[in-house]
Amino acid sequence: MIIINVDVMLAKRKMSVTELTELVGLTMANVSQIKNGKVKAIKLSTLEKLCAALNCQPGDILEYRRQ
Amino acid sequence: MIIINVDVMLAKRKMSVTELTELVGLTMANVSQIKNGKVKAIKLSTLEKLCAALNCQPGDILEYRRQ
DNA sequence: TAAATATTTATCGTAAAACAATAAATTTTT
DNA sequence: AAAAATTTATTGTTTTACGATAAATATTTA
Repeated sequence: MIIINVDVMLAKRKMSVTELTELVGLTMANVSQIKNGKVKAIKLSTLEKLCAALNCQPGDILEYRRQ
Repeated sequence: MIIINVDVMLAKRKMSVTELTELVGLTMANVSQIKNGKVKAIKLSTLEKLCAALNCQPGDILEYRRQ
């Protein structure tokens, strides 16, 4: 399974969902769903915005775990 | 921008596109497009299959580069 | 270098899913 | 308890993956 670790990065950056939302320019509902792994796909443009806002790499946000 | 490094992983694993296609169970046309960065989004289920087939992490496949 | 094989590109159609807008529910903070 | 933040839910629109297929191109092999 693929795990989304946006929450981990938010904690590291001491950033709120509201703040992240402003930076990426999506609706808060949307950001919340991504953060909580409620999406089945992700646009690369969105991943790019997340990486830019959180100053990190896709690998910091996405994780693969067997089983 | 987000760069897709499936080609790098294929080289590391000495694996062909045909072989990868069989492992992930998508059409070859599709795998080829992903490999060559011709997609604008990716399903997490597909990313998962790629990671499993290439025995790697999302971070090995996806890379964020500024500008 | 000709043939075979592998890969890429293109087109069309369908299904999946992001995302916006909005509102309500829930949780957290003050 | 009130305010603020976050999550969840609903509906509609738009985007895009992905399949099927075929053609074009590139690569490998005999």
